[in-house]
Amino acid sequence: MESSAAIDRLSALAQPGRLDVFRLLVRAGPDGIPAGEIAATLGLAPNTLSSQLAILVHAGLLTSAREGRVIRYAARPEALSELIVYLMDDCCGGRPEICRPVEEAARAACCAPPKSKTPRVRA
Amino acid sequence: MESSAAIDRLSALAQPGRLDVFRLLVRAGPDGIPAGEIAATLGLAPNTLSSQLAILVHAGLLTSAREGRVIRYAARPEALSELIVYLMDDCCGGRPEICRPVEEAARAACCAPPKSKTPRVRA
DNA sequence: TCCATATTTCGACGAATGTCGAAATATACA
DNA sequence: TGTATATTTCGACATTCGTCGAAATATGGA
Repeated sequence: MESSAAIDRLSALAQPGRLDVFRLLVRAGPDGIPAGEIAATLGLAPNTLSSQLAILVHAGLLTSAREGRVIRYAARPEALSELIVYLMDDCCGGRPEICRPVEEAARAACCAPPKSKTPRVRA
Repeated sequence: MESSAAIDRLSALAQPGRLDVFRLLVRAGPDGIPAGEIAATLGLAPNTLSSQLAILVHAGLLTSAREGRVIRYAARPEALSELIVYLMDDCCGGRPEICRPVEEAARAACCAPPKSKTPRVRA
Protein backbone atom coordinates (compact mmCIF):
# COMPACT_ATOMS: atom_id res chain seq x y z
CA MET A 1 0.00 0.00 0.00
CA GLU A 2 1.20 3.45 -0.90
CA SER A 3 1.59 6.37 1.46
CA SER A 4 -0.96 8.55 -0.30
CA ALA A 5 -3.52 5.74 -0.26
CA ALA A 6 -3.00 5.31 3.46
CA ILE A 7 -3.49 9.05 3.98
CA ASP A 8 -6.67 8.94 1.91
CA ARG A 9 -7.99 6.09 4.00
CA LEU A 10 -7.07 7.58 7.35
CA SER A 11 -8.45 11.01 6.57
CA ALA A 12 -11.60 9.46 5.18
CA LEU A 13 -12.14 7.83 8.56
CA ALA A 14 -11.03 10.88 10.53
CA GLN A 15 -14.37 12.64 10.42
CA PRO A 16 -17.30 11.90 12.74
CA GLY A 17 -19.93 11.39 10.05
CA ARG A 18 -17.77 9.19 7.88
CA LEU A 19 -16.49 7.17 10.81
CA ASP A 20 -20.09 6.51 11.85
CA VAL A 21 -20.97 5.48 8.31
CA PHE A 22 -18.04 3.10 8.08
CA ARG A 23 -18.72 1.47 11.43
CA LEU A 24 -22.39 1.14 10.63
CA LEU A 25 -21.50 -0.65 7.42
CA VAL A 26 -18.93 -2.83 9.16
CA ARG A 27 -21.69 -4.02 11.45
CA ALA A 28 -24.12 -4.42 8.56
CA GLY A 29 -21.86 -6.90 6.80
CA PRO A 30 -21.43 -7.70 3.09
CA ASP A 31 -25.01 -6.92 2.09
CA GLY A 32 -24.53 -3.26 2.93
CA ILE A 33 -27.20 -0.60 3.31
CA PRO A 34 -28.88 1.77 0.81
CA ALA A 35 -27.74 5.40 0.96
CA GLY A 36 -31.13 6.66 2.04
CA GLU A 37 -31.31 4.24 4.91
CA ILE A 38 -27.83 5.23 6.07
CA ALA A 39 -28.87 8.88 6.02
CA ALA A 40 -32.01 8.15 8.01
CA THR A 41 -30.19 5.97 10.53
CA LEU A 42 -27.42 8.47 11.21
CA GLY A 43 -29.52 11.62 10.79
CA LEU A 44 -27.47 13.07 7.94
CA ALA A 45 -28.72 15.21 5.05
CA PRO A 46 -28.82 13.19 1.81
CA ASN A 47 -26.49 15.53 -0.06
CA THR A 48 -24.01 15.72 2.78
CA LEU A 49 -24.00 11.95 3.09
CA SER A 50 -23.49 11.65 -0.64
CA SER A 51 -20.21 13.59 -0.50
CA GLN A 52 -19.06 11.55 2.46
CA LEU A 53 -19.88 8.28 0.74
CA ALA A 54 -17.96 9.41 -2.33
CA ILE A 55 -14.92 10.10 -0.18
CA LEU A 56 -15.12 6.71 1.51
CA VAL A 57 -15.52 4.91 -1.82
CA HIS A 58 -12.67 6.83 -3.39
CA ALA A 59 -10.47 5.84 -0.43
CA GLY A 60 -11.31 2.21 -1.06
CA LEU A 61 -13.14 1.76 2.23
CA LEU A 62 -16.56 1.11 0.71
CA THR A 63 -18.06 -0.49 -2.35
CA SER A 64 -21.27 0.67 -3.99
CA ALA A 65 -23.79 -1.21 -6.09
CA ARG A 66 -26.93 0.10 -7.71
CA GLU A 67 -30.13 -1.87 -7.18
CA GLY A 68 -32.88 -0.19 -9.11
CA ARG A 69 -33.39 3.27 -7.69
CA VAL A 70 -31.34 2.47 -4.64
CA ILE A 71 -27.56 2.37 -4.22
CA ARG A 72 -26.27 -0.02 -1.57
CA TYR A 73 -22.98 0.73 0.15
CA ALA A 74 -20.92 -1.91 1.95
CA ALA A 75 -17.69 -1.84 3.95
CA ARG A 76 -14.59 -3.42 2.45
CA PRO A 77 -12.80 -5.24 5.28
CA GLU A 78 -9.60 -5.69 3.27
CA ALA A 79 -9.19 -1.92 3.38
CA LEU A 80 -8.55 -2.27 7.10
CA SER A 81 -6.17 -5.18 6.63
CA GLU A 82 -4.09 -3.18 4.22
CA LEU A 83 -4.04 -0.18 6.52
CA ILE A 84 -2.91 -2.24 9.48
CA VAL A 85 -0.12 -3.81 7.47
CA TYR A 86 1.02 -0.37 6.33
CA LEU A 87 1.01 1.06 9.85
CA MET A 88 2.83 -1.87 11.37
CA ASP A 89 5.38 -2.27 8.62
CA ASP A 90 8.69 -3.55 10.01
CA CYS A 91 7.28 -3.03 13.43
CA CYS A 92 8.92 -5.53 15.65
CA GLY A 93 12.17 -6.55 13.98
CA GLY A 94 12.87 -9.65 15.97
CA ARG A 95 10.98 -8.57 19.06
CA PRO A 96 7.47 -9.94 18.42
CA GLU A 97 6.40 -9.26 22.00
CA ILE A 98 6.25 -5.57 21.15
CA CYS A 99 3.44 -5.69 18.67
CA ARG A 100 1.79 -8.92 19.77
CA PRO A 101 -0.99 -6.91 21.49
CA VAL A 102 -2.08 -5.59 18.11
CA GLU A 103 -2.43 -9.09 16.76
CA GLU A 104 -4.38 -10.10 19.86
CA ALA A 105 -6.69 -7.12 19.48
CA ALA A 106 -7.46 -7.98 15.89
CA ARG A 107 -8.30 -11.55 16.81
CA ALA A 108 -10.44 -10.51 19.76
CA ALA A 109 -12.35 -7.86 17.81
CA CYS A 110 -12.84 -10.11 14.83
CA CYS A 111 -14.64 -12.94 16.44
CA ALA A 112 -16.29 -11.25 19.38
CA PRO A 113 -20.02 -11.95 19.67
CA PRO A 114 -22.21 -8.97 18.62
CA LYS A 115 -22.86 -6.49 21.40
CA SER A 116 -25.71 -4.62 19.73
CA LYS A 117 -29.17 -4.78 21.27
CA THR A 118 -31.08 -5.08 18.01
CA PRO A 119 -30.75 -8.42 16.23
CA ARG A 120 -28.74 -8.59 13.04
CA VAL A 121 -30.41 -7.43 9.85
CA ARG A 122 -31.93 -10.33 7.97
CA ALA A 123 -30.54 -11.15 4.55
CA MET B 1 -12.49 3.58 23.20
CA GLU B 2 -14.58 6.67 22.61
CA SER B 3 -15.58 8.10 19.27
CA SER B 4 -13.76 11.40 19.78
CA ALA B 5 -10.57 9.59 20.79
CA ALA B 6 -10.77 7.49 17.63
CA ILE B 7 -11.20 10.64 15.54
CA ASP B 8 -8.22 12.24 17.27
CA ARG B 9 -6.10 9.20 16.54
CA LEU B 10 -7.19 8.84 12.91
CA SER B 11 -6.78 12.51 12.08
CA ALA B 12 -3.41 12.55 13.81
CA LEU B 13 -2.27 9.82 11.42
CA ALA B 14 -4.03 11.35 8.41
CA GLN B 15 -1.25 13.77 7.57
CA PRO B 16 1.90 12.89 5.61
CA GLY B 17 4.41 14.26 8.09
CA ARG B 18 2.77 12.73 11.12
CA LEU B 19 2.21 9.40 9.41
CA ASP B 20 5.91 9.29 8.54
CA VAL B 21 6.82 10.13 12.12
CA PHE B 22 4.60 7.42 13.51
CA ARG B 23 5.86 4.75 11.15
CA LEU B 24 9.46 5.73 11.79
CA LEU B 25 8.86 5.32 15.51
CA VAL B 26 7.04 2.03 15.02
CA ARG B 27 10.13 0.73 13.30
CA ALA B 28 12.42 2.22 15.93
CA GLY B 29 10.77 0.26 18.70
CA PRO B 30 10.35 1.03 22.41
CA ASP B 31 13.55 3.06 22.77
CA GLY B 32 12.19 5.74 20.48
CA ILE B 33 14.11 8.57 18.80
CA PRO B 34 14.99 12.12 19.95
CA ALA B 35 12.96 14.91 18.35
CA GLY B 36 15.97 16.41 16.61
CA GLU B 37 16.93 13.13 15.04
CA ILE B 38 13.37 12.63 13.80
CA ALA B 39 13.43 16.07 12.24
CA ALA B 40 16.76 15.39 10.55
CA THR B 41 15.70 11.96 9.30
CA LEU B 42 12.43 13.15 7.81
CA GLY B 43 13.60 16.60 6.73
CA LEU B 44 11.10 18.55 8.80
CA ALA B 45 11.58 21.96 10.41
CA PRO B 46 12.03 21.60 14.18
CA ASN B 47 9.09 23.83 15.05
CA THR B 48 6.79 22.16 12.56
CA LEU B 49 7.78 18.76 13.87
CA SER B 50 7.17 19.93 17.40
CA SER B 51 3.52 20.73 16.69
CA GLN B 52 3.08 17.41 14.92
CA LEU B 53 4.63 15.50 17.81
CA ALA B 54 2.32 17.30 20.23
CA ILE B 55 -0.68 16.21 18.19
CA LEU B 56 0.49 12.59 18.09
CA VAL B 57 1.16 12.54 21.83
CA HIS B 58 -2.19 14.17 22.60
CA ALA B 59 -3.89 11.50 20.50
CA GLY B 60 -2.19 8.81 22.56
CA LEU B 61 -0.12 7.50 19.67
CA LEU B 62 3.27 8.45 21.09
CA THR B 63 4.96 8.75 24.44
CA SER B 64 7.67 11.29 25.22
CA ALA B 65 10.48 11.18 27.77
CA ARG B 66 13.06 13.82 28.45
CA GLU B 67 16.70 12.72 28.63
CA GLY B 68 18.80 15.71 29.44
CA ARG B 69 18.50 18.22 26.63
CA VAL B 70 16.89 15.67 24.40
CA ILE B 71 13.29 14.45 24.29
CA ARG B 72 12.79 10.92 23.04
CA TYR B 73 9.53 9.99 21.37
CA ALA B 74 8.31 6.41 21.01
CA ALA B 75 5.28 4.80 19.36
CA ARG B 76 2.62 3.28 21.58
CA PRO B 77 1.48 0.03 19.89
CA GLU B 78 -1.60 -0.30 22.10
CA ALA B 79 -2.94 2.83 20.43
CA LEU B 80 -3.28 0.78 17.27
CA SER B 81 -4.87 -2.15 19.06
CA GLU B 82 -7.51 0.09 20.52
CA LEU B 83 -8.19 1.70 17.17
CA ILE B 84 -8.59 -1.64 15.43
CA VAL B 85 -11.00 -2.84 18.08
CA TYR B 86 -13.03 0.33 17.70
CA LEU B 87 -13.18 0.08 13.91
CA MET B 88 -14.12 -3.58 13.90
CA ASP B 89 -16.64 -3.38 16.71
CA ASP B 90 -19.43 -5.92 16.17
CA CYS B 91 -17.97 -6.57 12.77
CA CYS B 92 -18.85 -10.06 11.89
CA GLY B 93 -21.83 -11.04 14.03
CA GLY B 94 -21.61 -14.77 13.66
CA ARG B 95 -19.85 -14.69 10.31
CA PRO B 96 -16.16 -14.74 11.28
CA GLU B 97 -15.07 -15.47 7.73
CA ILE B 98 -15.91 -11.89 6.83
CA CYS B 99 -13.32 -10.18 8.95
CA ARG B 100 -10.85 -13.03 9.30
CA PRO B 101 -8.57 -11.37 6.71
CA VAL B 102 -8.05 -8.47 9.09
CA GLU B 103 -6.89 -10.81 11.81
CA GLU B 104 -4.57 -12.55 9.36
CA ALA B 105 -3.11 -9.24 8.24
CA ALA B 106 -2.37 -8.22 11.81
CA ARG B 107 -0.59 -11.49 12.48
CA ALA B 108 1.39 -11.34 9.26
CA ALA B 109 2.46 -7.73 9.76
CA CYS B 110 3.30 -8.27 13.38
CA CYS B 111 5.84 -10.97 13.07
CA ALA B 112 7.15 -10.37 9.59
CA PRO B 113 10.94 -10.16 9.38
CA PRO B 114 12.24 -6.60 8.86
CA LYS B 115 12.30 -5.51 5.22
CA SER B 116 14.56 -2.45 5.64
CA LYS B 117 17.97 -2.50 4.00
CA THR B 118 19.83 -0.93 6.93
CA PRO B 119 20.21 -3.24 9.91
CA ARG B 120 18.06 -2.58 12.94
CA VAL B 121 19.26 0.07 15.38
CA ARG B 122 21.28 -1.47 18.15
CA ALA B 123 19.90 -1.27 21.66
C1' DT C 1 -44.44 10.58 -22.03
C1' DC C 2 -45.01 12.38 -17.36
C1' DC C 3 -44.40 12.08 -12.51
C1' DA C 4 -42.40 10.53 -8.04
C1' DT C 5 -38.45 8.81 -5.63
C1' DA C 6 -33.43 8.21 -4.75
C1' DT C 7 -29.16 10.07 -5.14
C1' DT C 8 -25.73 13.11 -6.80
C1' DT C 9 -23.52 17.59 -8.36
C1' DC C 10 -22.71 22.50 -8.02
C1' DG C 11 -21.49 26.85 -5.72
C1' DA C 12 -20.75 29.40 -1.74
C1' DC C 13 -19.76 30.13 3.02
C1' DG C 14 -17.52 29.71 7.69
C1' DA C 15 -14.38 26.77 10.41
C1' DA C 16 -10.41 24.11 10.97
C1' DT C 17 -5.56 22.84 9.60
C1' DG C 18 -0.47 22.98 8.35
C1' DT C 19 3.53 25.81 7.85
C1' DC C 20 6.57 29.36 8.72
C1' DG C 21 9.52 33.09 11.15
C1' DA C 22 10.50 34.88 15.49
C1' DA C 23 10.76 34.55 20.21
C1' DA C 24 10.67 31.88 24.52
C1' DT C 25 11.86 27.97 27.54
C1' DA C 26 14.75 24.15 29.31
C1' DT C 27 18.99 21.79 29.96
C1' DA C 28 24.09 21.14 29.97
C1' DC C 29 28.46 22.84 30.57
C1' DA C 30 32.37 26.14 31.11
C1' DT D 1 26.66 33.34 35.75
C1' DG D 2 26.92 33.17 30.80
C1' DT D 3 26.61 30.65 26.50
C1' DA D 4 25.31 26.99 23.32
C1' DT D 5 22.06 23.37 22.09
C1' DA D 6 17.40 21.23 21.94
C1' DT D 7 12.80 21.92 21.79
C1' DT D 8 8.61 24.37 22.24
C1' DT D 9 5.26 28.34 21.92
C1' DC D 10 3.22 32.25 19.62
C1' DG D 11 1.03 34.76 15.80
C1' DA D 12 -0.10 35.17 11.08
C1' DC D 13 -1.05 33.39 6.67
C1' DA D 14 -2.91 30.60 2.82
C1' DT D 15 -5.19 26.29 2.06
C1' DT D 16 -8.31 22.70 2.89
C1' DC D 17 -12.62 20.78 4.65
C1' DG D 18 -17.60 20.09 5.93
C1' DT D 19 -22.16 21.73 5.38
C1' DC D 20 -25.96 23.65 3.26
C1' DG D 21 -29.57 25.16 -0.39
C1' DA D 22 -30.67 24.62 -5.01
C1' DA D 23 -30.55 22.28 -9.16
C1' DA D 24 -29.47 18.19 -11.93
C1' DT D 25 -29.43 13.16 -13.02
C1' DA D 26 -31.15 8.39 -12.89
C1' DT D 27 -34.51 4.88 -12.26
C1' DG D 28 -39.25 2.87 -11.94
C1' DG D 29 -43.95 2.96 -12.80
C1' DA D 30 -48.58 5.02 -14.37
